[in-house]
Amino acid sequence: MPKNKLSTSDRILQSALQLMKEKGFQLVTIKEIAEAAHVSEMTVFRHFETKKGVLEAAIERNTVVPGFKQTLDKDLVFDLEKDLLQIAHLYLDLMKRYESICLIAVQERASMPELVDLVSDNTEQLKGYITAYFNTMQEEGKMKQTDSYTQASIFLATLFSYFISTALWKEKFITVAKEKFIKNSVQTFCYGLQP
Amino acid sequence: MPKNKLSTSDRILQSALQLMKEKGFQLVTIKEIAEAAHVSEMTVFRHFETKKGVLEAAIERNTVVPGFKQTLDKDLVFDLEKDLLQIAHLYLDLMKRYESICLIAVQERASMPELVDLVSDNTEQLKGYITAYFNTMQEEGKMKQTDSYTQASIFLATLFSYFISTALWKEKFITVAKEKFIKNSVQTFCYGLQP
DNA sequence: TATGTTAGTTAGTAACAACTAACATATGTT
DNA sequence: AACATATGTTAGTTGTTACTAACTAACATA
Repeated sequence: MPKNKLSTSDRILQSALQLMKEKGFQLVTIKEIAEAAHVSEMTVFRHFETKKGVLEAAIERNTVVPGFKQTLDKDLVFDLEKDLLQIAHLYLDLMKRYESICLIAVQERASMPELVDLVSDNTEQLKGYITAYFNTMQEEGKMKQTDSYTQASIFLATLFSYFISTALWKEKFITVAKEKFIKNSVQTFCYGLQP
Repeated sequence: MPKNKLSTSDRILQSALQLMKEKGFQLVTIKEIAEAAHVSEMTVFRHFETKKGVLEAAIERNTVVPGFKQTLDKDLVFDLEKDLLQIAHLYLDLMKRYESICLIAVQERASMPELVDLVSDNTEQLKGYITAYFNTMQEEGKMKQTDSYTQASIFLATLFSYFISTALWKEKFITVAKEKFIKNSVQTFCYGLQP
Protein backbone atom coordinates (compact mmCIF):
# COMPACT_ATOMS: atom_id res chain seq x y z
CA MET A 1 0.00 0.00 0.00
CA PRO A 2 2.66 2.60 0.85
CA LYS A 3 4.22 3.66 -2.42
CA ASN A 4 6.77 6.18 -1.34
CA LYS A 5 6.67 6.42 2.38
CA LEU A 6 3.19 7.44 3.45
CA SER A 7 -0.13 6.11 2.21
CA THR A 8 -2.32 8.40 0.15
CA SER A 9 -4.64 8.93 3.12
CA ASP A 10 -1.76 9.87 5.36
CA ARG A 11 -0.31 12.25 2.85
CA ILE A 12 -3.67 13.98 2.50
CA LEU A 13 -4.16 14.23 6.25
CA GLN A 14 -0.66 15.50 6.79
CA SER A 15 -0.99 18.16 4.12
CA ALA A 16 -4.41 19.15 5.36
CA LEU A 17 -3.25 19.53 8.94
CA GLN A 18 -0.24 21.57 7.88
CA LEU A 19 -2.37 23.94 5.81
CA MET A 20 -5.13 24.23 8.39
CA LYS A 21 -2.69 24.97 11.14
CA GLU A 22 -1.42 27.89 9.09
CA LYS A 23 -4.70 29.28 7.80
CA GLY A 24 -7.53 27.63 9.69
CA PHE A 25 -10.12 25.16 8.47
CA GLN A 26 -12.44 27.38 6.49
CA LEU A 27 -9.74 29.22 4.60
CA VAL A 28 -8.09 26.08 3.28
CA THR A 29 -9.49 24.66 0.07
CA ILE A 30 -9.65 21.06 -1.02
CA LYS A 31 -7.70 22.11 -4.08
CA GLU A 32 -4.81 23.29 -1.93
CA ILE A 33 -4.85 20.14 0.13
CA ALA A 34 -4.91 17.98 -2.97
CA GLU A 35 -2.01 19.85 -4.53
CA ALA A 36 0.04 19.66 -1.36
CA ALA A 37 -0.57 15.92 -1.14
CA HIS A 38 0.06 15.42 -4.87
CA VAL A 39 -3.34 13.88 -5.52
CA SER A 40 -6.42 15.03 -7.37
CA GLU A 41 -9.34 16.69 -5.60
CA MET A 42 -11.47 13.65 -6.30
CA THR A 43 -9.11 11.45 -4.36
CA VAL A 44 -9.56 13.63 -1.32
CA PHE A 45 -13.34 13.37 -1.55
CA ARG A 46 -13.19 9.65 -2.15
CA HIS A 47 -11.16 9.15 1.00
CA PHE A 48 -12.96 11.50 3.34
CA GLU A 49 -16.31 12.39 1.73
CA THR A 50 -16.33 16.01 2.88
CA LYS A 51 -13.92 18.72 3.92
CA LYS A 52 -15.09 18.38 7.49
CA GLY A 53 -14.35 14.67 7.19
CA VAL A 54 -10.74 15.47 6.40
CA LEU A 55 -10.44 17.55 9.55
CA GLU A 56 -12.08 14.94 11.72
CA ALA A 57 -9.81 12.21 10.45
CA ALA A 58 -6.79 14.43 10.90
CA ILE A 59 -7.78 15.21 14.46
CA GLU A 60 -8.41 11.59 15.29
CA ARG A 61 -4.97 10.69 14.05
CA ASN A 62 -3.39 13.38 16.18
CA THR A 63 -5.08 13.14 19.52
CA VAL A 64 -3.41 11.15 22.21
CA VAL A 65 -4.42 10.57 25.77
CA PRO A 66 -1.43 11.72 27.73
CA GLY A 67 -0.44 9.75 30.79
CA PHE A 68 0.48 12.58 33.13
CA LYS A 69 -0.38 10.71 36.25
CA GLN A 70 2.13 7.91 35.73
CA THR A 71 4.86 10.22 34.45
CA LEU A 72 4.47 12.56 37.39
CA ASP A 73 4.18 9.84 40.02
CA LYS A 74 7.31 8.31 38.61
CA ASP A 75 9.47 11.36 38.05
CA LEU A 76 8.65 13.86 40.79
CA VAL A 77 11.32 14.05 43.48
CA PHE A 78 9.72 16.77 45.61
CA ASP A 79 12.47 19.26 44.97
CA LEU A 80 10.67 22.36 43.71
CA GLU A 81 13.16 23.43 41.06
CA LYS A 82 13.75 19.97 39.65
CA ASP A 83 10.07 19.13 39.60
CA LEU A 84 9.00 22.38 37.97
CA LEU A 85 11.57 21.74 35.26
CA GLN A 86 10.08 18.28 34.69
CA ILE A 87 6.58 19.65 34.58
CA ALA A 88 7.56 22.43 32.21
CA HIS A 89 9.01 19.96 29.75
CA LEU A 90 6.06 17.65 30.12
CA TYR A 91 3.62 20.47 29.37
CA LEU A 92 5.53 21.89 26.43
CA ASP A 93 5.94 18.44 24.91
CA LEU A 94 2.21 17.89 25.22
CA MET A 95 1.40 21.22 23.64
CA LYS A 96 3.83 20.54 20.82
CA ARG A 97 1.89 17.41 19.98
CA TYR A 98 -1.32 19.42 20.04
CA GLU A 99 0.11 22.37 18.15
CA SER A 100 -1.88 21.89 14.96
CA ILE A 101 -5.13 21.19 16.74
CA CYS A 102 -4.61 24.12 19.04
CA LEU A 103 -3.95 26.52 16.17
CA ILE A 104 -7.01 25.28 14.31
CA ALA A 105 -8.98 25.70 17.52
CA VAL A 106 -7.80 29.30 17.62
CA GLN A 107 -8.81 30.04 14.05
CA GLU A 108 -12.13 28.26 14.28
CA ARG A 109 -13.12 29.22 17.80
CA ALA A 110 -16.21 30.99 16.42
CA SER A 111 -17.30 28.15 14.15
CA MET A 112 -16.15 25.11 16.14
CA PRO A 113 -15.99 26.20 19.77
CA GLU A 114 -15.81 22.60 20.96
CA LEU A 115 -12.39 22.11 19.35
CA VAL A 116 -10.52 23.88 22.09
CA ASP A 117 -11.73 21.35 24.61
CA LEU A 118 -9.35 18.79 23.14
CA VAL A 119 -6.54 20.99 24.38
CA SER A 120 -8.04 22.55 27.47
CA ASP A 121 -9.16 19.24 28.96
CA ASN A 122 -5.57 18.06 29.14
CA THR A 123 -4.41 21.39 30.47
CA GLU A 124 -7.05 21.38 33.19
CA GLN A 125 -6.03 17.91 34.22
CA LEU A 126 -2.39 18.83 34.46
CA LYS A 127 -3.30 21.99 36.34
CA GLY A 128 -5.12 19.81 38.82
CA TYR A 129 -2.07 17.61 39.35
CA ILE A 130 0.19 20.61 39.82
CA THR A 131 -2.25 22.09 42.32
CA ALA A 132 -2.18 18.86 44.28
CA TYR A 133 1.61 18.79 44.06
CA PHE A 134 1.84 22.35 45.39
CA ASN A 135 -0.46 21.42 48.25
CA THR A 136 1.76 18.50 49.16
CA MET A 137 4.86 20.64 48.96
CA GLN A 138 3.29 23.21 51.25
CA GLU A 139 2.34 20.55 53.77
CA GLU A 140 5.91 19.38 53.77
CA GLY A 141 7.13 22.93 54.30
CA LYS A 142 8.98 22.95 51.01
CA MET A 143 6.98 25.80 49.56
CA LYS A 144 5.45 29.06 50.71
CA GLN A 145 1.84 29.03 51.79
CA THR A 146 -0.02 30.36 48.79
CA ASP A 147 -3.05 29.59 46.67
CA SER A 148 -1.86 26.45 44.88
CA TYR A 149 -4.42 26.65 42.12
CA THR A 150 -3.54 30.24 41.27
CA GLN A 151 0.17 29.42 41.28
CA ALA A 152 -0.39 26.42 39.06
CA SER A 153 -2.38 28.61 36.69
CA ILE A 154 0.35 31.23 36.55
CA PHE A 155 3.08 28.66 36.00
CA LEU A 156 1.24 27.01 33.12
CA ALA A 157 0.26 30.41 31.76
CA THR A 158 3.89 31.40 31.46
CA LEU A 159 4.64 28.24 29.55
CA PHE A 160 1.51 28.56 27.46
CA SER A 161 2.67 31.99 26.46
CA TYR A 162 5.91 30.57 25.16
CA PHE A 163 4.06 27.86 23.28
CA ILE A 164 1.40 30.01 21.67
CA SER A 165 3.61 32.92 20.74
CA THR A 166 6.16 30.72 19.01
CA ALA A 167 3.41 28.67 17.39
CA LEU A 168 1.78 31.79 16.02
CA TRP A 169 4.72 34.03 15.29
CA LYS A 170 8.00 32.15 15.74
CA GLU A 171 10.43 34.51 17.49
CA LYS A 172 8.43 37.65 16.91
CA PHE A 173 7.40 38.00 20.53
CA ILE A 174 9.68 35.72 22.46
CA THR A 175 13.21 35.66 21.14
CA VAL A 176 14.62 33.82 24.13
CA ALA A 177 15.48 30.20 23.35
CA LYS A 178 13.22 27.50 24.73
CA GLU A 179 15.61 25.98 27.25
CA LYS A 180 16.69 29.36 28.52
CA PHE A 181 13.09 30.46 28.84
CA ILE A 182 12.16 27.35 30.81
CA LYS A 183 15.22 27.46 33.04
CA ASN A 184 14.83 31.12 33.91
CA SER A 185 11.10 30.80 34.44
CA VAL A 186 11.53 27.93 36.85
CA GLN A 187 14.28 29.69 38.75
CA THR A 188 12.26 32.85 39.06
CA PHE A 189 9.28 30.85 40.24
CA CYS A 190 11.41 29.18 42.86
CA TYR A 191 13.60 31.96 44.15
CA GLY A 192 12.10 35.23 42.89
CA LEU A 193 13.96 38.24 41.71
CA GLN A 194 14.59 39.93 45.01
CA PRO A 195 18.12 39.55 46.32
CA MET B 1 -24.36 64.33 11.28
CA PRO B 2 -24.75 61.95 14.24
CA LYS B 3 -28.29 60.71 14.18
CA ASN B 4 -28.38 58.41 17.14
CA LYS B 5 -25.02 58.49 18.77
CA LEU B 6 -22.42 57.34 16.26
CA SER B 7 -22.03 58.41 12.66
CA THR B 8 -22.72 55.86 9.96
CA SER B 9 -19.00 55.44 9.32
CA ASP B 10 -18.30 54.83 12.96
CA ARG B 11 -21.09 52.33 13.27
CA ILE B 12 -19.73 50.42 10.28
CA LEU B 13 -16.19 50.45 11.61
CA GLN B 14 -17.27 49.39 15.05
CA SER B 15 -19.36 46.51 13.73
CA ALA B 16 -16.61 45.46 11.36
CA LEU B 17 -13.99 45.42 14.07
CA GLN B 18 -16.22 43.46 16.40
CA LEU B 19 -16.94 40.83 13.75
CA MET B 20 -13.38 40.61 12.52
CA LYS B 21 -12.06 40.21 16.00
CA GLU B 22 -14.32 37.21 16.41
CA LYS B 23 -13.85 35.58 13.01
CA GLY B 24 -10.94 37.24 11.27
CA PHE B 25 -10.93 39.47 8.23
CA GLN B 26 -11.49 36.98 5.44
CA LEU B 27 -14.32 35.13 7.10
CA VAL B 28 -16.42 38.22 7.71
CA THR B 29 -18.67 39.30 4.85
CA ILE B 30 -19.72 42.80 3.93
CA LYS B 31 -23.28 41.61 4.33
CA GLU B 32 -22.67 40.74 7.97
CA ILE B 33 -20.98 44.04 8.63
CA ALA B 34 -23.79 45.95 6.96
CA GLU B 35 -26.44 44.11 8.95
CA ALA B 36 -24.60 44.64 12.22
CA ALA B 37 -24.29 48.34 11.49
CA HIS B 38 -27.90 48.58 10.29
CA VAL B 39 -26.99 49.89 6.87
CA SER B 40 -27.13 48.45 3.38
CA GLU B 41 -24.13 46.82 1.74
CA MET B 42 -23.91 49.69 -0.69
CA THR B 43 -23.41 52.14 2.12
CA VAL B 44 -20.39 50.19 3.29
CA PHE B 45 -18.83 50.28 -0.16
CA ARG B 46 -19.62 53.95 -0.59
CA HIS B 47 -17.82 54.78 2.62
CA PHE B 48 -14.79 52.53 2.29
CA GLU B 49 -14.60 51.36 -1.34
CA THR B 50 -13.39 47.84 -0.55
CA LYS B 51 -13.48 45.35 2.27
CA LYS B 52 -9.79 45.93 2.87
CA GLY B 53 -10.58 49.62 3.09
CA VAL B 54 -12.92 48.92 5.98
CA LEU B 55 -10.19 47.10 7.86
CA GLU B 56 -7.62 49.81 7.21
CA ALA B 57 -9.95 52.54 8.41
CA ALA B 58 -10.85 50.50 11.46
CA ILE B 59 -7.20 49.95 12.30
CA GLU B 60 -6.34 53.60 11.84
CA ARG B 61 -9.10 54.55 14.23
CA ASN B 62 -7.82 52.11 16.82
CA THR B 63 -4.08 52.53 16.86
CA VAL B 64 -2.60 54.82 19.43
CA VAL B 65 0.99 55.62 20.13
CA PRO B 66 1.38 54.78 23.77
CA GLY B 67 3.50 57.03 25.91
CA PHE B 68 5.28 54.45 28.01
CA LYS B 69 8.35 56.52 28.55
CA GLN B 70 6.60 59.38 30.31
CA THR B 71 4.31 57.10 32.30
CA LEU B 72 7.20 54.98 33.50
CA ASP B 73 9.53 57.89 34.25
CA LYS B 74 6.73 59.44 36.25
CA ASP B 75 5.39 56.45 38.13
CA LEU B 76 8.31 54.15 38.87
CA VAL B 77 9.44 54.29 42.48
CA PHE B 78 12.19 51.67 42.27
CA ASP B 79 10.47 49.28 44.58
CA LEU B 80 10.36 46.00 42.66
CA GLU B 81 6.92 44.84 43.72
CA LYS B 82 5.24 48.21 43.31
CA ASP B 83 6.87 48.87 39.98
CA LEU B 84 6.08 45.45 38.51
CA LEU B 85 2.46 45.99 39.49
CA GLN B 86 2.45 49.32 37.65
CA ILE B 87 4.08 47.79 34.61
CA ALA B 88 1.66 44.88 34.59
CA HIS B 89 -1.31 47.21 34.53
CA LEU B 90 0.29 49.41 31.93
CA TYR B 91 0.90 46.43 29.65
CA LEU B 92 -2.52 44.88 30.07
CA ASP B 93 -4.22 48.22 29.47
CA LEU B 94 -2.23 48.60 26.30
CA MET B 95 -3.10 45.12 25.10
CA LYS B 96 -6.76 45.70 25.89
CA ARG B 97 -6.74 48.66 23.53
CA TYR B 98 -5.08 46.51 20.89
CA GLU B 99 -7.28 43.50 21.51
CA SER B 100 -9.20 43.61 18.23
CA ILE B 101 -6.14 44.31 16.13
CA CYS B 102 -4.22 41.58 17.89
CA LEU B 103 -6.94 39.00 17.34
CA ILE B 104 -7.21 39.95 13.67
CA ALA B 105 -3.43 39.69 13.45
CA VAL B 106 -3.72 36.16 14.83
CA GLN B 107 -6.38 35.11 12.34
CA GLU B 108 -4.71 36.73 9.37
CA ARG B 109 -1.11 35.98 10.20
CA ALA B 110 -0.79 34.00 6.97
CA SER B 111 -2.43 36.60 4.73
CA MET B 112 -1.35 39.83 6.45
CA PRO B 113 1.83 39.03 8.34
CA GLU B 114 2.63 42.72 8.78
CA LEU B 115 -0.40 43.24 11.01
CA VAL B 116 1.22 41.78 14.08
CA ASP B 117 3.90 44.46 13.98
CA LEU B 118 1.36 46.99 15.19
CA VAL B 119 1.25 45.02 18.42
CA SER B 120 4.77 43.67 18.66
CA ASP B 121 6.44 47.02 18.08
CA ASN B 122 4.86 48.37 21.24
CA THR B 123 5.66 45.23 23.15
CA GLU B 124 9.30 45.32 22.06
CA GLN B 125 9.56 48.91 23.18
CA LEU B 126 8.11 48.17 26.58
CA LYS B 127 10.35 45.14 26.89
CA GLY B 128 13.29 47.42 26.27
CA TYR B 129 12.23 49.80 29.02
CA ILE B 130 11.73 46.95 31.47
CA THR B 131 15.15 45.56 30.61
CA ALA B 132 16.71 48.94 31.31
CA TYR B 133 14.73 49.17 34.55
CA PHE B 134 15.97 45.74 35.64
CA ASN B 135 19.52 46.78 34.87
CA THR B 136 19.15 49.85 37.03
CA MET B 137 17.63 47.85 39.84
CA GLN B 138 20.51 45.40 39.71
CA GLU B 139 23.05 48.20 39.83
CA GLU B 140 21.31 49.55 42.89
CA GLY B 141 21.39 46.11 44.49
CA LYS B 142 17.62 45.91 44.61
CA MET B 143 17.42 42.86 42.37
CA LYS B 144 19.30 39.63 41.82
CA GLN B 145 21.95 39.58 39.12
CA THR B 146 20.21 37.93 36.18
CA ASP B 147 19.72 38.40 32.48
CA SER B 148 17.44 41.43 32.44
CA TYR B 149 16.19 40.89 28.93
CA THR B 150 15.20 37.30 29.59
CA GLN B 151 13.45 38.27 32.80
CA ALA B 152 11.61 41.08 31.05
CA SER B 153 10.55 38.61 28.36
CA ILE B 154 9.28 36.13 30.92
CA PHE B 155 7.39 38.76 32.86
CA LEU B 156 5.64 40.10 29.77
CA ALA B 157 5.05 36.56 28.55
CA THR B 158 3.15 35.72 31.70
CA LEU B 159 0.95 38.76 31.22
CA PHE B 160 0.57 38.12 27.51
CA SER B 161 -0.69 34.68 28.34
CA TYR B 162 -3.42 36.14 30.49
CA PHE B 163 -4.35 38.61 27.78
CA ILE B 164 -4.42 36.20 24.85
CA SER B 165 -6.13 33.35 26.59
CA THR B 166 -8.96 35.52 27.88
CA ALA B 167 -9.20 37.31 24.54
CA LEU B 168 -9.50 34.02 22.71
CA TRP B 169 -11.42 31.85 25.14
CA LYS B 170 -12.63 33.92 28.10
CA GLU B 171 -12.12 31.85 31.24
CA LYS B 172 -11.56 28.55 29.45
CA PHE B 173 -7.85 28.44 30.25
CA ILE B 174 -7.32 30.98 32.97
CA THR B 175 -10.14 31.12 35.46
CA VAL B 176 -8.25 33.23 37.96
CA ALA B 177 -9.51 36.83 38.07
CA LYS B 178 -7.35 39.52 36.52
CA GLU B 179 -6.32 41.34 39.68
CA LYS B 180 -5.55 38.13 41.47
CA PHE B 181 -3.51 36.89 38.52
CA ILE B 182 -1.51 40.10 38.38
CA LYS B 183 -0.95 40.30 42.13
CA ASN B 184 0.18 36.70 42.47
CA SER B 185 2.39 36.89 39.39
CA VAL B 186 4.15 39.96 40.67
CA GLN B 187 4.64 38.48 44.11
CA THR B 188 6.01 35.26 42.69
CA PHE B 189 8.37 37.21 40.48
CA CYS B 190 9.59 39.17 43.44
CA TYR B 191 9.82 36.60 46.17
CA GLY B 192 9.60 33.20 44.52
CA LEU B 193 7.80 30.17 45.83
CA GLN B 194 10.51 28.79 48.06
CA PRO B 195 10.00 29.44 51.75
C1' DT C 1 -37.66 76.05 -4.95
C1' DA C 2 -33.40 74.01 -6.34
C1' DT C 3 -29.48 71.34 -5.20
C1' DG C 4 -26.22 68.39 -2.86
C1' DT C 5 -25.60 64.74 0.36
C1' DT C 6 -26.59 60.40 2.18
C1' DA C 7 -28.62 56.23 2.03
C1' DG C 8 -31.63 52.27 0.20
C1' DT C 9 -33.02 48.94 -3.61
C1' DT C 10 -32.48 45.96 -7.24
C1' DA C 11 -30.08 43.53 -10.58
C1' DG C 12 -26.12 41.81 -12.19
C1' DT C 13 -21.03 40.11 -12.98
C1' DA C 14 -17.02 37.37 -12.16
C1' DA C 15 -14.63 34.36 -9.43
C1' DC C 16 -14.29 30.65 -6.58
C1' DA C 17 -15.46 26.66 -3.55
C1' DA C 18 -17.65 22.30 -2.15
C1' DC C 19 -19.27 18.62 -4.02
C1' DT C 20 -21.27 15.17 -7.78
C1' DA C 21 -21.23 12.24 -11.79
C1' DA C 22 -19.46 9.74 -15.48
C1' DC C 23 -15.82 7.88 -17.68
C1' DA C 24 -10.89 6.45 -18.31
C1' DT C 25 -6.47 4.31 -16.81
C1' DA C 26 -3.04 1.83 -14.27
C1' DT C 27 -1.79 -1.80 -11.27
C1' DG C 28 -1.94 -5.86 -8.79
C1' DT C 29 -4.53 -10.25 -7.65
C1' DT C 30 -7.00 -14.46 -8.72
C1' DA D 1 -7.56 -13.25 -18.99
C1' DA D 2 -10.77 -11.27 -15.73
C1' DC D 3 -11.51 -8.42 -12.10
C1' DA D 4 -11.15 -5.22 -8.18
C1' DT D 5 -9.04 -1.19 -6.38
C1' DA D 6 -7.06 3.24 -6.40
C1' DT D 7 -6.54 7.21 -8.88
C1' DG D 8 -7.03 10.76 -12.57
C1' DT D 9 -9.85 13.76 -15.78
C1' DT D 10 -13.45 16.48 -17.20
C1' DA D 11 -17.62 18.77 -16.87
C1' DG D 12 -21.13 20.41 -14.27
C1' DT D 13 -24.26 22.13 -10.22
C1' DT D 14 -25.05 25.07 -6.50
C1' DG D 15 -24.11 28.57 -3.45
C1' DT D 16 -21.50 32.48 -1.90
C1' DT D 17 -18.92 36.72 -2.12
C1' DA D 18 -16.77 41.11 -3.47
C1' DC D 19 -17.91 44.58 -6.10
C1' DT D 20 -20.48 47.57 -9.88
C1' DA D 21 -24.22 50.13 -11.91
C1' DA D 22 -28.37 52.49 -12.22
C1' DC D 23 -32.13 54.33 -10.20
C1' DT D 24 -34.79 56.20 -6.22
C1' DA D 25 -36.00 58.53 -1.75
C1' DA D 26 -35.27 61.46 2.30
C1' DC D 27 -33.49 65.46 4.02
C1' DA D 28 -30.84 69.63 4.89
C1' DT D 29 -29.20 73.84 3.19
C1' DA D 30 -28.68 77.76 0.02
